[in-house]
Amino acid sequence: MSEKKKPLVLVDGSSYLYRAFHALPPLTTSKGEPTGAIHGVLNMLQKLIRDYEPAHIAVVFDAGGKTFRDEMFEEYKANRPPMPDELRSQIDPILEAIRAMGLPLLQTPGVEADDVIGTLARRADKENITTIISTGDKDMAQLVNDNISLINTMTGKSMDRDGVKEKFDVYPEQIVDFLALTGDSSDNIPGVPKVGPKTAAKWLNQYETLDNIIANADEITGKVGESLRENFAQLELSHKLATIRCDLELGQSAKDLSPGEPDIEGLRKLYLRLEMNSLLRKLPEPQEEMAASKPVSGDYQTVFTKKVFAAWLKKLEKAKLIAFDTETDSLDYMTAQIVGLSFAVKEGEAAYLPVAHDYPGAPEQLSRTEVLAALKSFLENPKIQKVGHHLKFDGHILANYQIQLAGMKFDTMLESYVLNSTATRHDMDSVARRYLGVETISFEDVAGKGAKQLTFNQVPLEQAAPYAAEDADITLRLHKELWSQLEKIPKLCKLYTKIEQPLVPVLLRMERAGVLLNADLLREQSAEIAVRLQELEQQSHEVAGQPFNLSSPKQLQEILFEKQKLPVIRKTPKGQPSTAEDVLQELAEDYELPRLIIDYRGLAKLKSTYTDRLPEQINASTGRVHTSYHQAVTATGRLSSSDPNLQNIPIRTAEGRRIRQAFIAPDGYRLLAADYSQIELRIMAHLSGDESLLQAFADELDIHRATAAEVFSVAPDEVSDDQRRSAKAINFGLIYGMSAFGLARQLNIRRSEAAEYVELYFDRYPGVKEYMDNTRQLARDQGYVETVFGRRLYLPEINARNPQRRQYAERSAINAPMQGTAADIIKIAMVRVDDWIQNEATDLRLLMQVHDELVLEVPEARVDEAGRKISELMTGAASLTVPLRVDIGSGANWNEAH
DNA sequence: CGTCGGTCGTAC
DNA sequence: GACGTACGACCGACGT
Repeated sequence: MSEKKKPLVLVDGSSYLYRAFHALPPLTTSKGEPTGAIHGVLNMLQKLIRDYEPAHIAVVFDAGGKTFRDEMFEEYKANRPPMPDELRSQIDPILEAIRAMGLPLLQTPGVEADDVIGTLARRADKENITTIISTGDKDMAQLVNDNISLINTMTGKSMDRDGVKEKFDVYPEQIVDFLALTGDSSDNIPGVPKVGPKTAAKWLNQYETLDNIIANADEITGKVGESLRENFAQLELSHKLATIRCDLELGQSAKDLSPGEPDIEGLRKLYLRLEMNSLLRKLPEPQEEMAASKPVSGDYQTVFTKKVFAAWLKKLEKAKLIAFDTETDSLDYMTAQIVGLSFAVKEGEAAYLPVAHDYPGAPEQLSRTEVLAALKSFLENPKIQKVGHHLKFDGHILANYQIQLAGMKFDTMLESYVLNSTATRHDMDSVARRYLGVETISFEDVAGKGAKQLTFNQVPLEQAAPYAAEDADITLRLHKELWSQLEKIPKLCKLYTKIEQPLVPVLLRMERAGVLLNADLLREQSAEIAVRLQELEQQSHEVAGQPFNLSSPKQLQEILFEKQKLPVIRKTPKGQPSTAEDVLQELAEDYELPRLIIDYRGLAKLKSTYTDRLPEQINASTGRVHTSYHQAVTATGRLSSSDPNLQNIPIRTAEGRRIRQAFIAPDGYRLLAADYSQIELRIMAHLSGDESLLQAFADELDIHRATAAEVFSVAPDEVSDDQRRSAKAINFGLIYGMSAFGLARQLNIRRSEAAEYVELYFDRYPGVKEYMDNTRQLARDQGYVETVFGRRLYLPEINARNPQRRQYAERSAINAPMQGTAADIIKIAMVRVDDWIQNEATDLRLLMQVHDELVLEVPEARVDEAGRKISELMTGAASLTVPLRVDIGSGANWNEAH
């Protein structure tokens, strides 16, 4: 929309005030302050601004007090009951919010909001500015013309000239006459008794104007005719009262009514006070970097002597809850060494215990061995409750010194994550800034960055000690704040206590266990791939007629689309011709080079990411690879894995599966893979309650086949491979909140055809359709969606004006409950399986989690027994309205286990 | 020489 | 542009 076309929007605030008050349920704050009308008016305003993006806007309210109409007619609005107190009390907050939103607010004494709006609209009309009047009041129809239209924001209906005719059966310029005839009981405008809208319209269509009707009143027969002739006197007054004045002497014109900058902090305070959480969430987050924050202050001690250490040890043993943190010389949890430990037992009071700072002039410190020996029983005591930030890391570090950290009761990183998984970062500095408004000392502040970054043992104690002690202190303070917030949301509290926190030691054990790799096999594969890559490169250069870098999308674009003039199938978001796989696939039908590039890319990826890299990541002392599982990264509740990422090891192609052959079990063991079958679709069935879908799972049908049979109306055993493939794409698409376009692209069919499939699907599974619609609406209303276990995903952009952002949020709203519930379930399963292993099967080990799959190392002799038990533990992790199913496989390597 | 955005590709 | 969630390799522009 060009700037010129952006309209002037005039809002009849008084009209909405009443309508919102009467239409909405009597909402109140927890203290009982009524807020229904406030909600209504503010939501309506936001919608209006979103929909019309007005260049100019004014919100107009009656000023209160007598108006010229009262002077004219004593009885004006005399029928109207006085304003209820519950409404009156809501006016000031509304006005305050409108001002804080930066919207021009007009209240002119002596006239009504209608007259102000009429005057402004007519002035804009003269300048040929399009005006939209937002009102629920039908009187305003008299203002409509080619430039002026009405919108009822509560019902969403808009009305132009034709709309007025349709609704009243008269044109806008006849509306005043119409109102004069019919009267208005709410304003107590008399009108002509016995004349209603039908009669008024009939006469106006016959005689055009009221004057003409009066002039020809003799022609009108019957009782109504009599009534008309008796009320000529009334009519003049009624006409005047119904006329909106458009000639006020106002200071403003359209051009003066530009929205200003909103006062975000003012709005935040207001919304907070009124407990308007959905509006609160729509406010932009305060810029973390800009947050006016203060440095931390506290009483921190550095411990150098046995005597002081002994005193602290006593303090620790007495305390109810201890915050602690370890400082190390590396982030590689398997090899990192302890440099120091810090503790806090009450806010503002913390100690740093350096044990291995090593730089010229470093003071003498207590011995690491002695300190750890003294702390061992305390750290291993499960009854002594500890809080930390990312305790899994500290657990690893202590495990490097044969200390099994216990009593990991609270983790502020996970508390922050459970409270709001969409906050991008959950590192301590960010969380402290967000929840405490304090600026902590960052690692870079003390250790520097880039090439000259020191390891922590090289950091002088003058800087290291305050940094380290502050970490423990802040952890304690953060926990207090985060926990009080969690306690307000019982479901999240339970999610934290029953799922996330118990998972920490499970992940710790999995990471420490690591996975055995056949490095020789991977190196052989690398060498083999290298040869084939060279061949492909040479062939490509020949076909292209010149050498170029096959790994450079930029050079590829030049060669393919400029030199070779191949057709551009699709463009990247930045407008460049795309060289993505499916594009090349299409080009490969007619040309040779794209095929070579596809093959090259596939092999190059396998080599660089997997066959080259994995052997390098084997830990020298254990001979295994130890991934990191991240518990506070994804928006939906899934885990992620890195260094190396074991959750994206290839499986789809034969070439890729060879890499899985390198994931092996040690002698006497087998790898056992247990994966949930169709877990997300089962969850969709559960959440939607769709009967056909529930039945299909209850009958243990092949779900894609069953879907195909429904959608294509054929018997299940007559479903073709192609139909099953389509159904599978639809099923996956549904989970991802797909559009017909996406499905069309996936299946390489016309969009119209894809749309037909989707429509057919929703016909057959109406419960699913209903669930999707309800979920989107719920997200809009409450600003978040949740999983079966109450995990929340906030979607601040669900009401965004930008359609791309909004649609993205809508797709997340669809996807998150399914993906997130699946994540919850497998986490519960992991805790159950680990519990069983710790208590009854200590010769088994959980090694990997790949979203719907667990991989374990199991003694050869116990594979079958273990498979049955694990299946039972996994299927019993949740009870949904559909059964969960687990497929078990085992073998000498991961590929065989599938 | 390091950082960072863009693009691509792997998994579920 | 258009199907959700991740991690990571590579290129190439940009800043030191």
